[in-house]
Amino acid sequence: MWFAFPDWAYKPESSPGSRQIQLWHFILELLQKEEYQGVIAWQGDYGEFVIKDPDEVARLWGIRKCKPHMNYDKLSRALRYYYNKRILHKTKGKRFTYKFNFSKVVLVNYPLLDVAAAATGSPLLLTPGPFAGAPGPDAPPLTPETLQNLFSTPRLGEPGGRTPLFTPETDKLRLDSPFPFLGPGASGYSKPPSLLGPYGRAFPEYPWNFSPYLTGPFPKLAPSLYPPHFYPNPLGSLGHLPAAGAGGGPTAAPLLAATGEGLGPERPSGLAVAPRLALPGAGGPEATLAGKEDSDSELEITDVSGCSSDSEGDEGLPVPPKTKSGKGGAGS
DNA sequence: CTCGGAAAGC
DNA sequence: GCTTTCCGAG
Repeated sequence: MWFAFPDWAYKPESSPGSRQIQLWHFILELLQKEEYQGVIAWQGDYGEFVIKDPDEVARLWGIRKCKPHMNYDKLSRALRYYYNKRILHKTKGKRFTYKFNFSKVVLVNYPLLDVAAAATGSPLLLTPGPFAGAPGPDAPPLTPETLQNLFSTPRLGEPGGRTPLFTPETDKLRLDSPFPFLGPGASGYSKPPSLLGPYGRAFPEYPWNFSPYLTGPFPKLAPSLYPPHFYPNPLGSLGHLPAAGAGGGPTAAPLLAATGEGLGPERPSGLAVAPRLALPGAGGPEATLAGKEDSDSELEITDVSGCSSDSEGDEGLPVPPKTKSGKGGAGS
């Protein structure tokens, strides 16, 4: 059970070439596990997370990368490199707080969406394209609602007062993060077997357990994201999307539009996205989803065995889930 | 703390 | 290409 990103969002490899785990994947992993809530956790807006214990996160990262001298200073530098990549953002004013950009994450992780759509003839393609015609109010390419509807996430009740629907200071930012996760969501997402047939074959090389969400909403999402005619060869071109600053070329920006960020100067404005996101508390009771067999693949974050025997005097204690409760904020 | 340039490593 | 390391500036 994750609180935010659905399983598939934490994809295996992001770029061809570098197979090593990337920092943001790692962060996502940590965020995914409740054991680390004392160290890092979702907080605030969609995709926003706070590093409660920078030293610990750095240590864990260091373990993962076999970099005993890792520290928050260095880790944060790496994080800062994500700003330009649009993967991450800094939440200014809040210490140790950053925000993920879901659209980027999905795009980076699922370039094959396209293939699936194309291969199957995309029977579900409903939207001709945001550019072809005016996006009718009833057929938006991709709105927060759509996403939220597509990827429902069970379990949200966070006792400690959780995610406010909006923050006073950044209320305008609401639009920029259409995170499907956290959505109270359509409770009925079990998995339409009928859809499995045609698409099942599309992902033969995915060893990781595929979540049910994909089978259903998946094909639906694909066409709106990037219609086949936009990307004849999706695999190659999806690496860097228009988001990065495409000067030319028709950009498939439905997703981006939905995520209208305060960063991009280029925004198709063709789509007016309704800023309403159903949040915990706002959307409603949803359904705790009956599925409880969410045995996720285990991530041995504490696995240091792969590192070289050399330990530069830094022994470590891989055991992260420390029952620390006293550490509130690093006072400074 | 946070931001990025620069250089080096993988 | 993605960090890691070092570091001066705000």
